[in-house]
Amino acid sequence: MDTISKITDAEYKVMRVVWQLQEATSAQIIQALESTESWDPKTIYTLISRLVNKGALEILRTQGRTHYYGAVVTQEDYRRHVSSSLLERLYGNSLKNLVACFLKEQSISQEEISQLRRLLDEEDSHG
Amino acid sequence: MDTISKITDAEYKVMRVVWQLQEATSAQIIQALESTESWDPKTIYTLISRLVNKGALEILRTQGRTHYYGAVVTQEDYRRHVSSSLLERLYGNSLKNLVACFLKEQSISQEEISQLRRLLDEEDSHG
DNA sequence: ATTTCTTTCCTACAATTGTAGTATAATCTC
DNA sequence: GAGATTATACTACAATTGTAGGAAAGAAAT
Repeated sequence: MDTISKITDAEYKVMRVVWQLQEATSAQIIQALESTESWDPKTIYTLISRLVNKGALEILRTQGRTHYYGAVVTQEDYRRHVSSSLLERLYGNSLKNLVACFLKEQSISQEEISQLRRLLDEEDSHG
Repeated sequence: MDTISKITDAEYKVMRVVWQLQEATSAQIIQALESTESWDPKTIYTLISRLVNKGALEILRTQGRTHYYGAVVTQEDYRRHVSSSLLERLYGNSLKNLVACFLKEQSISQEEISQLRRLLDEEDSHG
């Protein structure tokens, strides 16, 4: 619940790796982040450890001295939580207002607009 | 530019008041926040002062010892910035994915869906 | 004019966050 | 099995953030 709102930006990048791999050792996480972040492995150990303390990750099992970590918080839950609070904070809970904001600034392609319409049409017909 | 990403949660609440009032003295800001936040006036002075330092607010003029503050960053810019970075971070820049997420969890009313469709129809026809 | 109130400016301080160093102890290499 | 490596646990430390206290100086009240 409140675990989610306590995941910081840096920690989120670790979570993303675990979500993708389903379960991961710190070595795997370090390797996965190598290309995108220039973090010292020690930094990543710290982030993992904080995530375990916060209850966002858990140790699934241990082989020798190596832990296998798994996500407690799902990516869906995380997205939902973060998106909802943005919607509330900035748009008075109106998804329409958010979409309108993107439309107005033309940062969205015609293609994307069509896709969105199709999505809503579907939802409307058998939602 | 980067001013925006440095506005914190607490500071945002101050910005909202200034956006609404167009220009405001600290006394007005304090009064406006009285009902929703239980902040010591000193705290609000600090937030205002930090916002001025960050370049998010400016002193428009001074009457006696009282400053009149105005927003440098517009609410539109702020919304756009925050929304865009969420979209990028969580949804690979796909607005469709974000909307899909809200639809899936049913946190959005039928009414809202219809409004959204109308919005997109308009955009499609003469956008 | 003296006291009081208020607005600023500056300082403070604990918690969180990004970023890592140390110590320890378990494994792998030879 | 002794040394090199490495995963973990614990500690560190500066910057940011939430939250406010104190000093100074102008304005308002009497």
